[in-house]
Amino acid sequence: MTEQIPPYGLREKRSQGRPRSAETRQAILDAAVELVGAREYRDVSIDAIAATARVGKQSIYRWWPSKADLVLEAFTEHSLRRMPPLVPSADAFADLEADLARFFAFMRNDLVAKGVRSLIAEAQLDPEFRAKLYDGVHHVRCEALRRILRHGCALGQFRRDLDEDVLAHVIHGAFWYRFLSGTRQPYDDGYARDVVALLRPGIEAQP
Amino acid sequence: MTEQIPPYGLREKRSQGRPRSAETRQAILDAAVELVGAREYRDVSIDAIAATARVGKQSIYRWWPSKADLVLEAFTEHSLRRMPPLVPSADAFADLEADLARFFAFMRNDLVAKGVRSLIAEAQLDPEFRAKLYDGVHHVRCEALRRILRHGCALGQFRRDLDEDVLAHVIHGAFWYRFLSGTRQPYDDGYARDVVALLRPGIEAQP
Amino acid sequence: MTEQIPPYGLREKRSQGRPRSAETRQAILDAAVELVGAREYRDVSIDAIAATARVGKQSIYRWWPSKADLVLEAFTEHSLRRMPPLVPSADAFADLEADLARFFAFMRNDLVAKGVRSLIAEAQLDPEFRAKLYDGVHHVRCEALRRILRHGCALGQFRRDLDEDVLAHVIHGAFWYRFLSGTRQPYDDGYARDVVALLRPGIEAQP
Amino acid sequence: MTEQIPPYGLREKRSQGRPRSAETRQAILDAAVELVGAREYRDVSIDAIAATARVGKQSIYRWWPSKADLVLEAFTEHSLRRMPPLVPSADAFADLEADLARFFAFMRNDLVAKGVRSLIAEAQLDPEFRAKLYDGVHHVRCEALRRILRHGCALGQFRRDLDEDVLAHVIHGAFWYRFLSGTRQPYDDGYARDVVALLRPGIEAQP
DNA sequence: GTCTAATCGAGACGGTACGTCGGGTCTTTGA
DNA sequence: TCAAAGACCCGACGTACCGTCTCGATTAGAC
Repeated sequence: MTEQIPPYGLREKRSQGRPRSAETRQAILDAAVELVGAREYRDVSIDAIAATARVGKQSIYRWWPSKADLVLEAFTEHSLRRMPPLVPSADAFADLEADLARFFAFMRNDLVAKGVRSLIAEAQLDPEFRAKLYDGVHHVRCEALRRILRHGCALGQFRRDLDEDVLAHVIHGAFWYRFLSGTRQPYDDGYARDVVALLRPGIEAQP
Repeated sequence: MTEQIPPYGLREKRSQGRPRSAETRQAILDAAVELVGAREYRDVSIDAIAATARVGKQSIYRWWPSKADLVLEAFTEHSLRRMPPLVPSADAFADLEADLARFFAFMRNDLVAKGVRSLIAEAQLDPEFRAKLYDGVHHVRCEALRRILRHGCALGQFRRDLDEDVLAHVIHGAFWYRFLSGTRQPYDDGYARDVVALLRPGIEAQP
Repeated sequence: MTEQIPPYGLREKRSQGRPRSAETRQAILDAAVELVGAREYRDVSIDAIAATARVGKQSIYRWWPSKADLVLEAFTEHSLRRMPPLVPSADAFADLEADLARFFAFMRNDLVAKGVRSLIAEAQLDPEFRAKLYDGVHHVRCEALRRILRHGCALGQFRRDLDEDVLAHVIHGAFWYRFLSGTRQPYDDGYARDVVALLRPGIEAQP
Repeated sequence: MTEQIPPYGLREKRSQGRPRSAETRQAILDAAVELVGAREYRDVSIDAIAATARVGKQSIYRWWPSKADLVLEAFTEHSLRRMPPLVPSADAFADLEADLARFFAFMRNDLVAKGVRSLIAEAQLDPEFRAKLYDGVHHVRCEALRRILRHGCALGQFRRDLDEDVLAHVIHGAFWYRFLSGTRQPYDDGYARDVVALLRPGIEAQP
C-alpha cells in the first residue's frame, strides 16, 4: 500500500535496536478508525489520534508520513480488505450485477463511507497520495472487475473486442459519481441492476 | 451559489452606510484564482488571499463564509460559466460525443482542473458544501446532458424508456472516475468516442 | 531594557491596525512572575504562561523574543525598579553600607531571588541576553554605587584616585559571589558591615 | 564531585557481569567537552553526545544523572584540575596577586570559560547542583586562597583578625562579577593588581 | 452640507494543530 | 552485566492559520 514502509513484519533484516511495537502500531490504527468514525476527518488531529491511542506523536510520524497515509492503512486493514472475492457463476452478467450490488452495500456503511470520502478528498489535494490511493483502492476494484469480464468472455457471453479499461471506468464511474457528487439518488441494488441493464447491449456478444 | 450571501448586486435593499466595493470583491476573487493556480489549494490561506488582494481579512469573511465558498464563486465566474451551451444538431449521438469531448477538453486545462479538484475535495469533507457544489457544477452538467437526451428522444434516435438519471450518472461517472481516481488513462476525444460507442447499443431506439 | 521593543506606550507612531492590548501585556507579565514564583524557571513553559494569562502563545512571541526577555521585563517591572534611590547623608561610608544592606535585603526575597537567578542563568547561556541583563540590572546598580562614590569624594571622605570600576566590581562581586556560588554564608547586614570595613582603609582619603 | 556516582575505579565491589568500559567512559567525557566547545551548551543534547561518542544513550544515563553532572565531571577532568597549586614565596601579597592573575588567565581560555558558564547557569536553576558545583569549583578555589591568607599571617604581613570568609568572597567576587555580569572590563593582570592594591590597606598588618 | 452607518486596510487577539526536538526509559541483539 | 541501537511516552517548542476584534480612515446616501 504505502510503498516506502513495508507492511509490518515483512522487513527483510531484523535491524538492531528495539523492534517496532505491534501493540503501538495497532493502537494507532484503531484510534484512527475510531476517531474518523466519531467526528469529521478534518477535525481528527494527529494529537488526538496519539492521545486516543495513548502513544507519543513521534510514534505516528515515525511510521506514517501523514494523516492521510495513516488513515489509508487503517481503513485498508479495517475494512477495505474485508471484501472477499466473488466466486464466479455460470452467468457473468449476474456476477457483474452481484459484484456491483455487493460493493454498493459495502460503501453504504457509514464508517467506511466516511473513511473513503476522506481519502478521496486527500487524494485530490495531493497527486502523490492520489497514486497511492489508486493502487490501494481503485486498482484492486478494477482487477475484480477485470476478472468478471474475462470470465464473461470465456463463457462467450461478452464481446471479445471490449476495451477493458473503458468498460471498467464506466461501470465504476457510475458508482463514484453517485457517491461523490452529492446527488441524492442512492447506490443500491436497483441502481446496480439499472447500470448493468443499460450497458448490457453494448457488452453482450452478438449471436 | 453561496446561498447565505446573494451574488453582488442582487441584494434587495442597500441600507445606508458605505456600499460594498466592487473592486475589493473582484480583487479577492482574482487573488483566489491566482493563488490556487500558483500553489496547492491547501497551502492557500485566507491570509495569503487577503495579502495578495491587498485587502483586509474581514473583507473576505464579510462576504464568504469559507475559503471553499470563495473558491467556488471565483472559479464559477472565472471559468465554469464560460462553457456555452451546445447547439443541437440532427444527430443526437454526435451531439453527445461532442459535448463530452468539449467538457473533457475544458477540464484538461490545468488551472480549471486544480480548482475543481479543490472543490471536490472540500465537498467530501463537508456535506453542506457538497450540496452547494452539486447545484453549482454537477446539476448544471446534468441539465446539459438531459437536453441532449430529450433531443435524441424527439429525433427518435434514443429509446423512450431510458432512465435519465441512470444514464446521466453513468456518462458523467465515466469522466469523473478518470479525473478523480488517479488512473493514468486520459479523458480525451478518444475516450469520449469509446464511451458513447459502448453505451450506444443500450441507448439506441430499436427499429 | 529589551532594546528592540520600546516600552509599551512609547512607540512614536500610532501605526494602523488594532493597537496592542495593555491588558494582554500585563496578564502575560503577571503570569510570568506568578509561575516563576510557583515552580522552577526551567519548568515554566511558554505554553503555561500563555495558559495562565489566558492568552494566545503568539501574543507572547509577538512581543518578546524569548522566555528570558519576557521574564526580564516582568521582573524589571515587578520588582527591580521598585528599589528607590538612596538619599545621600553626611557620611558616605554609612551610605555605602546602608545601600548594600538594603540591596541584600531586597535580594533575600525569595521571589526576587528566583527571578534573578533565572536571568543570570540565561545570561550565561546567551551572550546577547547577557548584555541586555547588564544594561537592565548590573549597570543600574553600578550607577547607584558610583553616585555614592562621587558623593564620598565630594565630602572628602574618599580618596580621589580610586578606580570607580574596580571598586564597584569588588563591592558588587562580594554580593554576587555569595548569591551565586552556593556558599552557605548569608548576605545580610553583618556582611554589608564587614565588606565596607574591609575595604574602608583602601578607600579612605589619607589625612 | 558527583556524590551519587563515585569516580570511575573507586566503587568498592564490582559485582558479576560485564565490567564498565573505560573507553566508553572517556569517549563520553571527550564528546561532552568537544560539543560544549563547538556549540552552545543548551544546544548540546544527550543524544548528540551519545552519537558523537558512538555510544548508547543508556550508557550515559547509567553513570551520570544529568547533562550538567556529566559536563561538570568532563570539565573537572579536562581542565579544572589542571591548575597546579601555587608555591608560596616570601611575599604573600605577591603570591595573592600571582594566584589571581594565574586564575584569570586560566579562565580567559574560551573553552574553559564556556564550560564554566554552563555550569554556573545550571547551578542557578538547580540548588542541588549548586552545592555540587560549590564543592567542585568554588570550595577548591577558596582553599587555595585560604592557604595564602594563612601564609601571609604566618609571615606577619596580614592582620590576624581578618575574617577569612569575607576576604575570600570579596576577592573571588571581584573575578566572578566581571566574568558573569557581562561587563566589558577584562579580568587581566592589571585587574589582579588593582584588586590587591585596593584591598591591601585593609589586609595589611599594622606596624 | 452635515450626519450616519457600513465598509475599507491593517493587524492584534484567543485558539488549535502542526511537525520537530529532546529527555529519560525500555527492549531488543550481541559480547 | 554491559554495551549499541533505536523505539517508546511525554511534553515543550516556535510557527501557521483560523475566525474575531478593534483601530483610524473612507465613502455615499439620508437628513
